[in-house]
Amino acid sequence: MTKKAERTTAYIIETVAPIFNRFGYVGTSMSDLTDATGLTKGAIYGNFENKEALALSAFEYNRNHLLAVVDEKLDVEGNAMEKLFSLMAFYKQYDVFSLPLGGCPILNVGVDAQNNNKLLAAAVKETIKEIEGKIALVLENGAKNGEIKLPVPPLQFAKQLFTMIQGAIAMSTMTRDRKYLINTITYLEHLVGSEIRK
Amino acid sequence: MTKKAERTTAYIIETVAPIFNRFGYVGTSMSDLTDATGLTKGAIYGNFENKEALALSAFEYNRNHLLAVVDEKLDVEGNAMEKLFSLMAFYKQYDVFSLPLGGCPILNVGVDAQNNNKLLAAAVKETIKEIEGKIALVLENGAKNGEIKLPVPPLQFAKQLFTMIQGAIAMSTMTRDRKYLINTITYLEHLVGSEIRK
DNA sequence: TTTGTAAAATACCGTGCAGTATGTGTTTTT
DNA sequence: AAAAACACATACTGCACGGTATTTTACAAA
Repeated sequence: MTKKAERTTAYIIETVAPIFNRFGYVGTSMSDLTDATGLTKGAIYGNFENKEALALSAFEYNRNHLLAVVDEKLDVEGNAMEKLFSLMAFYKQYDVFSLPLGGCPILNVGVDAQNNNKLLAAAVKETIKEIEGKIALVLENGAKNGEIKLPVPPLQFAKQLFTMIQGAIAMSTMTRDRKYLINTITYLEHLVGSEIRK
Repeated sequence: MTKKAERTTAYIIETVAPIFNRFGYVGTSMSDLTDATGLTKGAIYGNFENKEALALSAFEYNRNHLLAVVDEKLDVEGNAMEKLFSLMAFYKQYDVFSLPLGGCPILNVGVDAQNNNKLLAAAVKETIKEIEGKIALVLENGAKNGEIKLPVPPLQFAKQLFTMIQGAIAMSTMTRDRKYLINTITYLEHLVGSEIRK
């Protein structure tokens, strides 16, 4: 059986992750977190050094969740093109996925922490790199197997694809209109299909 | 000669606009603003009802600046395609433009205020609509004059174009890498050139 | 130059903040 | 089951926050 503190630590992270993601690092107060968890400050500060360490753990929790799903979508049976479409299908519904997380962790934390918290900003940067790398790997293998033919290097293609997806996320977040996700990513499907020749 | 208070009001807005944009609504304290302006709280609260009203004025100041430049770029001599390329050339250097503003006001305020300030969030939404409308108007006129032929309605094309531009802004902001702007918008130029047939 | 007014400075609320020292109850170990 | 270690609650710092009442200063009209 896991130790008590470990379970409490996990419970705190799960509970506060969407709050930090929604209201941002400075916008979230310790009392918000005690309210949400039903715990006291003594409990929280017993498990985390300070607010910053807790916020970082919360982001990492969201990030791992997101990366796990991206992995899952890119690991579907099929060729590179099918894997890409699987990922795009996921992002078409990204508003549904990210709602319980309190929004897109990359966008929210990436913008919020930019000028408020260097640790968080660096963690976001790293996460972006990881996702781009995962997409690039699929492209690279697909090219190696002769399934697809790319007009530019795999990583560059991955970066531009992810940039456009992230644009759709940003716009649908700011306007609260999911059509940005649907329309833009539908277009990206068409685009990817035509840019990647066999 | 303008009244003293009017000049002070204008001075305050100019000075605090980049601060609010950089650090966000909750991340900016009144003492940050008194430090930056060299004025006291008495002066600021004599000219603005409260922090929220000041933040809103500050966003509107940045927004007007941005909209003025967008207008300027879309009003260049030439046909619709040349106007679009003029706008895209501007966005390729958007990091340089937005640096003195403290970042992209749409992205920063749009994400920051989403869950912290409804007034600001609504103002961002409105600004997005305006820019999309301006782009759509150029497309519509170009189509009417027979200069271009669109695969989708003007507003939808404008929305998708702006979504991708905003994606490039978001990515270059979060990673602090201007290559996202340059590469993505260079690709958009190619894309627009091929999607819009004559 | 005096006088009335407008604008900014000063000094001060009450509150909520992150963080901590200490107490108490609860697990875990022996 | 007792002892030791641990985990959480309580109660309390000191400080910075947004905002305001009041005083002083700067300006403009006479």
